[in-house]
Amino acid sequence: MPTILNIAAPKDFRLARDYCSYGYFLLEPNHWEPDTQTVSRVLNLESGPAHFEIVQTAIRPEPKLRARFDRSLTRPEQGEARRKIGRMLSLDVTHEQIKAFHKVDPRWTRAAGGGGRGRLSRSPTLFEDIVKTVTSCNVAWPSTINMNRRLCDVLGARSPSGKPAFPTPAKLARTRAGTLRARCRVGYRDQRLIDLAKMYHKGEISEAWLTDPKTTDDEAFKFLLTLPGVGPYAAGNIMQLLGRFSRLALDSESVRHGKTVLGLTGKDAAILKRMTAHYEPFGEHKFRSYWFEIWAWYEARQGHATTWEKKKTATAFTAAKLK
DNA sequence: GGTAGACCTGGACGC
DNA sequence: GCGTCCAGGTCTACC
Repeated sequence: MPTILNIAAPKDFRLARDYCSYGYFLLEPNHWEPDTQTVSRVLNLESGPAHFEIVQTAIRPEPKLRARFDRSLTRPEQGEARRKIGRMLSLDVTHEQIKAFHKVDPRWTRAAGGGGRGRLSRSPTLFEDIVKTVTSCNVAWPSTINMNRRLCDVLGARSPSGKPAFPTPAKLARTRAGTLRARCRVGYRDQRLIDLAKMYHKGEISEAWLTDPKTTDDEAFKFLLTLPGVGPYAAGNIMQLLGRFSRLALDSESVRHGKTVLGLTGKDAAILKRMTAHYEPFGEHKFRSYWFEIWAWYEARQGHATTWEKKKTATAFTAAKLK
């Protein structure tokens, strides 16, 4: 009998607002159904992949979520699924932590969905977040969508209902570079992705160490810069996906934001330097402040993120359309 | 330490 | 429809 998990969430959690909060929610194998407000995807679990759909069943007195799987999960798998869904939805981020952010930046206290903005969605595993970040570097958004779709289609194991998972580190580690390039269209990233997968598979990338409060932000950032395919932008982005928001992830989109929203002028390098100074007052929350400004700008042009359809964003979020 | 050029893909543009 | 140009972040070689 298919497993159903009931999952408690922090009291300010709203599935639609908090899941549709970062671009990766539009990348395979993630899926958001605007009409039914349902999150779905395949999880890699101990005995193999399982597809699930998750909805919010209650807001008060306490938010509740219900996840329905396409197969029966063992008891250990149920724990694993809870952990991975918790990571995806940032359920470990408490109401108190969100309030601390709003104290520094009150603009997001009353965002759509009630309770205010603060959580950013991410992947069930750090490995998937790193790969998604590397596939977002040096390409336009449609290419990132395609690379992730092909990685799942070509290398992802299938759930009982036939849907593909994200490739596991083990699978990606033993894939040939030529296959990645020809069938997944990852270009020159082929060997870098394989090297990342090997490192992760061997335990050389430790999420426990990277998220340990005893590890400083500087130490974590410095380590991330040593990873293949990871430079200053990618490292900054992976930092926020680890729950460390004290760094910005500056790229060409940041320059666009600096010009169009903050009204900065001058050469790109100068704009980025001024942006770094601009967000400094937000301290350990600066990525959140920066990101929600960008997200609000997207929503002002494209409608609320909860209404976005995956296919349409491939054409709506090209550089030309965002000018 | 700073910088130029290569890397690869796909959208935009001109014909 | 086809060919060409260009944007995008990281890496390496070089000064």
